[in-house]
Amino acid sequence: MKNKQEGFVKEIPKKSENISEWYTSVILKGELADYSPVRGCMVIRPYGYAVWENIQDYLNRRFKETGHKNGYFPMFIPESFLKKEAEHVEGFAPQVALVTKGGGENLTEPLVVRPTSESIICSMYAKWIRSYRDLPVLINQWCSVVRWEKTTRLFLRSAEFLWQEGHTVHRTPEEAEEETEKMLEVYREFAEDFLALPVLTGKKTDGEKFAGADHTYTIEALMPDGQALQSGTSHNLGSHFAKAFDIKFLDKDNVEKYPYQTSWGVSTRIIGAIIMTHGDDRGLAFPPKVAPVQVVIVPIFYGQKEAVLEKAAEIKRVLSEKFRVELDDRDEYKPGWKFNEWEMKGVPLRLEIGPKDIEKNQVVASSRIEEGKIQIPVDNLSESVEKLLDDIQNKFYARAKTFFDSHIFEASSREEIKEHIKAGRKGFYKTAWCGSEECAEKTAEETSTTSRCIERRETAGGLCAGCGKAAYKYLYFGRAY
RNA sequence: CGGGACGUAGCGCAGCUUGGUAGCGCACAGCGUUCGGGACGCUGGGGCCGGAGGUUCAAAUCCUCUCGUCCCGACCA
Repeated sequence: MKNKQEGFVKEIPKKSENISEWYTSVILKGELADYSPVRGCMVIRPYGYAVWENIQDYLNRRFKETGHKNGYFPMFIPESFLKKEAEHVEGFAPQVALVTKGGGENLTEPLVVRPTSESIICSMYAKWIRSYRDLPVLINQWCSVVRWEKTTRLFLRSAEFLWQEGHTVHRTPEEAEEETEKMLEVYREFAEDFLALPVLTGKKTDGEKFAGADHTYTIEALMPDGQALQSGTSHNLGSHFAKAFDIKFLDKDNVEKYPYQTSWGVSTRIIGAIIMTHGDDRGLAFPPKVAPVQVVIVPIFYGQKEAVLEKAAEIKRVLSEKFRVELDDRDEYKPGWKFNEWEMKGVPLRLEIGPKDIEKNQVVASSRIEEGKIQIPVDNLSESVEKLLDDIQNKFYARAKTFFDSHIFEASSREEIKEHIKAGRKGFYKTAWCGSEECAEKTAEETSTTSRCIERRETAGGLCAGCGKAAYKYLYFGRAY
């Protein structure tokens, strides 16, 4: 038998040799997305959109479990709205697209295409909220937003991207903080359990927080080239927006007060993280839970086309009750070709069925993450497949976690960070930190990194890697996408 | 936004230096034989050479501009 390694889909660069080219190539060849005629915008093709739909299904379930409802707010925002919160406009103004004409006439006030929806949502909340009895407000929306990015990359950074943004309003700061942390935890579980992506969780330094937030929590994934990828954020907005948009409520004590808000979001960027983390030289590789196709059945005819197809169709029918299944009955390709094709497309589990298998009442199974094939009986196939997929999901996570853990480097000084970088040790640099914003910024600047997140756990009393004063938290640095 | 590279058939490329009938491989269509890790034979279709100007009897080829993509850096989810 031919060595498995030789049979790769042609024309995919090696991931290990040039991850950027590999990344673009697997997305295009895997038919996840394509470039659009508009600079910086991407077209998400059905196979890629299926990934997003799976993400939506999972997150919608989790959001609803935690009491949220979906709504929808317009994509056009009066320019003046963005300007109401000082930090907010400063953060987003350089990136906005502006509509100045409509119906052939100049608009009296230009409209911003939303880069994020805090401002328009707050303007509505101001209308809806009167009493503490109206709180909390827990609304999420699925939409696209536009940020005029200078350089773009498929999924990771595009001028328009899809996301969800939750916007909540609370009576007390404690409640808002609880919500912010709760949603961060939802995101962490989403990344780790659903997408098999290990992440750091923690708080952003003030320099890195959301424009207009009191503070921001983040999940930070690590890409195979050692670069960090901010993959989801949960912001505690305090009362900044409430004050800017005049959202007030009458509390139990008959005193008018400003409420406390949060917002949190995950975008299609995270699909980029899935691709980079799990893919390999053979192409895409999806963890079963998020895979557009979980099981592909490849029939092997050997002169018994009808009998084999009939059995394969029956197996598909049974498995389709629980799984996303594809039966590749195309005549024009040989099995070997199909194997490579579906591996390139990242399907986690393949079942082969031929005349010999029918005789033995079995199928041959092959996992995307391990070499070798196993035979499994057709009886109770659904249960066997479920176990296999669970096992594959765990192996995806374990593999990613091993990489992740081995790329967190401790550094007790700026020099040590530089030494790590110089020695080619790319990843997260874990430092003890005094808590000073200035100190963090200086470390970032000197080492050409950015601060990624502050671990919530306290240090055991070390010294700050920046200034040498007493440290109280751990701060991670890294290079980011 | 800087620095580099590249736009020729759906994809990957050659042709450009030295201007003169637009090519190769894969893919695609038809027929037949094949099918447990990318099968083969025969026949066939497909291009304003990214776009706009210019030079020339003549431009894929030379010149100018422009648009787009990729890679490497600075900013962002």
